Amino acid sequence: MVLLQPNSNCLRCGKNSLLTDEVTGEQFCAKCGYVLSEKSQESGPEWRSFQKDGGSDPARTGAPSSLTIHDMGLSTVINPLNKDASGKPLSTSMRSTIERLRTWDSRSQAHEPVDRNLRQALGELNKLKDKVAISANVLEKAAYIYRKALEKKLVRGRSISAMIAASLYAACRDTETPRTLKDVADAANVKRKDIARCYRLLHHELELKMPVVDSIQCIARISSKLEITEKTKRYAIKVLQDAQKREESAGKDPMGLAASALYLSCVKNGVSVTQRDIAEAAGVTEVTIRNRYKGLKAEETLKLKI
DNA sequence: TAAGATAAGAGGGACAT
DNA sequence: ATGTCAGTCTTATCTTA
Repeated sequence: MVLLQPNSNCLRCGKNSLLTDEVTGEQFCAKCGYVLSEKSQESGPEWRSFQKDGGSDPARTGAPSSLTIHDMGLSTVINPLNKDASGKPLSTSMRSTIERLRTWDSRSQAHEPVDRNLRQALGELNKLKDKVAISANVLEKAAYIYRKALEKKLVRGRSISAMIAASLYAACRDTETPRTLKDVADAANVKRKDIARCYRLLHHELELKMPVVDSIQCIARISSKLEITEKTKRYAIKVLQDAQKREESAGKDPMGLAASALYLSCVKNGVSVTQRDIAEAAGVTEVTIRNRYKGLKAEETLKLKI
C-alpha cells in the first residue's frame, strides 16, 4: 500500500508529492522518483480522525495495542483494596484468591528481569526506528522476533542492543524490506559483525525461514541514489535475471551483484558512471563490483555465442 | 583521475578429527 | 569441541591508461 504524506516536499525536485511505500517503509517522490531511504520516517502517533469528513481531531479509544510495547499496551493492575465492585469487603476465601491473582498479575508485568530486559530492548527499538526508515509492521515483526528470542533465552549473555538490532534486521529480511546489515549497524551504533552474529543465532535457533534478498530490488534502491535512466535499469535487471537463471548469483552479496549489474548496464549503454559512485550508493567496495563485473561480463559473452 | 591488479586479513560455513 | 579448507568480501597499495 502506498500512502500520500501531505506537506512533505521532495528533497530533489521540491514538489509536494512524497509517497510512503507501506511495505518497505521508504519514502519516494511520485514526480521524480527520488527515494529517501534513510531516516525521516514520521514517528508521531499513527492516529487518524474517525469522523466521516476526515475532521481535524484525531482520536481513538485507548492506547494502540502493539507488540512493541512491553505488555502490548494492555497494562492493568488489580486494585489493592479488598473490596468488591459494590464496595463491600471480600469474603476471606475470595480475599486469598485475589491475593494470589495479584501476585501473578504483578509478576506478569515489568517486575521480572525478563520483562525489564524486554522494556529496555523495545525502548532501543523505538530509537532505531527513527534512524532506519521502516514501516510499522516491520517494527511489530522485530518486536515479535525479540520476544521469541527472550523466550528461548537467547539474549542471556549477549548485548541487548545487538540482539534488538538483529531482530530488526531479521524483520527487514523477512518482510523483504531492503536494508543491509550495515544500515542497521550504523543506526544502532553496534558493530556490524556483532549484529551479524546475533542474526545468525536468531536465524538458526528460531528456525526463521528467510526469503533470499532479491538483488533486483536492490537495483531500485541503488539507482534511486544515483540518477539512472529507466532504460539502464531495465538492462541491469535483465542481466540479473539471466544470472539468476544460471545460478551464477548463488552465495554472492546481492547488493554487490546489483551494483555490478548496474555498472555493466551503464557501460553498455554508454552512460558514464564511475565504479566509485555506484560502490558508494550500494554500500559495497569497488573491488567487489569489479569481481562481480568480471563474472557478469563473462556470462554476457557466453550468452552472445549461444 | 578512474580503472584494474594484487595481496593480506576478517569472519563464518562445511567437514573432518 | 577444535582445526582446516575453500570461498567471499574488505582494505590497502601499486600500476596502467
